[in-house]
Amino acid sequence: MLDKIKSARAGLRKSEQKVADAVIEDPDACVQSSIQSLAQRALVSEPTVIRFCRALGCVGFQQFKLRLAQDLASRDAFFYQDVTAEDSSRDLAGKLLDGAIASLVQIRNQLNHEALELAIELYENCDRVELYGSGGSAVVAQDAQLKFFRLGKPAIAYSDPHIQHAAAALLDRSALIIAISHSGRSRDILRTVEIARGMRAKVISVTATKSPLAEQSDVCLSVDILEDSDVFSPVKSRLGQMVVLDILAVGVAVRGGEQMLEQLARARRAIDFKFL
Amino acid sequence: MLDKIKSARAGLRKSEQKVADAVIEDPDACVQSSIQSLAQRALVSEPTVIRFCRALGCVGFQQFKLRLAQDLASRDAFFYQDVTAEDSSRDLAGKLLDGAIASLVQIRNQLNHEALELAIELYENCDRVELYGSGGSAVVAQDAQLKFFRLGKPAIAYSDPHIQHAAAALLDRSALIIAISHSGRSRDILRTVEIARGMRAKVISVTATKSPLAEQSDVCLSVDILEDSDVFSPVKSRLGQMVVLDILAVGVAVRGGEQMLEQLARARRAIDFKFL
DNA sequence: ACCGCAAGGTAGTTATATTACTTAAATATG
DNA sequence: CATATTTAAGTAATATAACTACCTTGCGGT
Repeated sequence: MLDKIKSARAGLRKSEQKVADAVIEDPDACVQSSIQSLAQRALVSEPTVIRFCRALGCVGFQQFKLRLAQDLASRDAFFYQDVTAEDSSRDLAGKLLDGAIASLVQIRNQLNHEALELAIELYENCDRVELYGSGGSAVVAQDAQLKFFRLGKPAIAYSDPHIQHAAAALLDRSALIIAISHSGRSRDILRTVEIARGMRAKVISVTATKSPLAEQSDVCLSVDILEDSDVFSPVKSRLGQMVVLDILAVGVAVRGGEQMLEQLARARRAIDFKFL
Repeated sequence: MLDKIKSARAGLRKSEQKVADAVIEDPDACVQSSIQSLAQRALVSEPTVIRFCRALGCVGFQQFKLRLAQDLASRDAFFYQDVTAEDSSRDLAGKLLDGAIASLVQIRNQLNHEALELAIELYENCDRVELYGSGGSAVVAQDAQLKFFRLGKPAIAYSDPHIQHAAAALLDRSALIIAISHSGRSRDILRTVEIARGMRAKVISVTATKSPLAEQSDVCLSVDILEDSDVFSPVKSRLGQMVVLDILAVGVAVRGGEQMLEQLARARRAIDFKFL
């Protein structure tokens, strides 16, 4: 809804734009106020507010307020809370799940679509894929390998840094590597990427924005999750990384058109019965 | 809010309970209707509706409606949609993320807290943990191993079914196994669990409710995610499994009290700089 | 300069929420 | 057991908010 207002703004009349600005400036206040106070704040008349609502496809001010309220609610429904020693297992489950959900919501709001497009193109122009991740990120790399190797090009994941170095030294310009790291500051992964780039391989990173790793890659799919408070390893960024890689893989598959999707679905069914 | 109404219902007066029932019966209709229509539907007078709102801590009907609307919005903000070949990469990312988020929300709403308590107890009473998962679930098992081996007892994950069989045959009553499977119907995992139970080991399963695997385990942490439409492997249930296992591990840690949490946090920081 | 049309405001109407008051019911008390 | 007292719930009145119809202003075209 808020996005809708922003994109519709240009097509509105002058006074209605004032209303739009007032709403955008403080949407929370807006849902609680009446037509009058909103009109005052926007320095327009009340009917103008109504016309503004109609322009956005609502029958009236009430409906507009309702929709906006729902929009705001879904924006920050799941907020992160620290786990404490006093928590019951019930509290704890709720907090951890809310935190995980919040992190995915954050990714949804921040995902760089241009980068995604570029990443898809890099895959399409490569001959083979290698996935590098260590520690917790090794799990993500392995998961992604399962997806990518079904897309028709060889895909392999390495978790040992030394093997990563060796593998990177054997790459060429037709290779694509996907480097996964939470912080984007691990020495090992940076060295690996350096070697790979030396061999003219393309690099997609799945890591934190503006980290050294992000800087050194052709495309960075950002996963910026604060994990100060995670008791263990950064589960949340791992979830985010997995989903982002899933999006990349599905994005590639969708470029292949309906028949590729169909083929993949069949492959999946075949595996399902046997393995899971 | 809806839960609040349900729990507050008993403490309300008779006619206010009628209102509560009307709201619970059709909350969606409620947010769109006026005081009048709601009063009619509940067969009470309009002031009674207001008194009901006040009893719930709202200043008036409007605020009540707003809060209810926001509650409903956050309930099903992220609904699942099929990916089609016509989707842009932007559409696709949104759909996949919404689906992933929706699946976590579902887990939050359905998580069995008694089972979680029992699972924590099983861990506390065991001497060592083995994690079994094949295919996609191998990734989850490996991820969970990283968490559990920091809790002070040996933890190991096996992904090869034959090795799982062999390992299970070497267990005893002090061992705990965590069996991970999307469907809970894989022959291999069922056979492994059968062997393990024969050796009197305890079994926690992370799988679909009422599946054969769930039936054969001491405790089942349910992860019921429909994945008919996932193009690839079941990412969503994998996310769910990972989060559920994280909850279990953190639950165990929290039982260890403040100092255990502190110790784990320190361990995490030490690893962070080196590995991620 | 005049006409026409669109934008935006004024004033009035209707609907809606809220208050004050009254009646009915239930419980306590002599 | 009848009467007082408190509480619950409805009626009627009022204030307020939302919406409609209409009117004025300003702009672009002939």
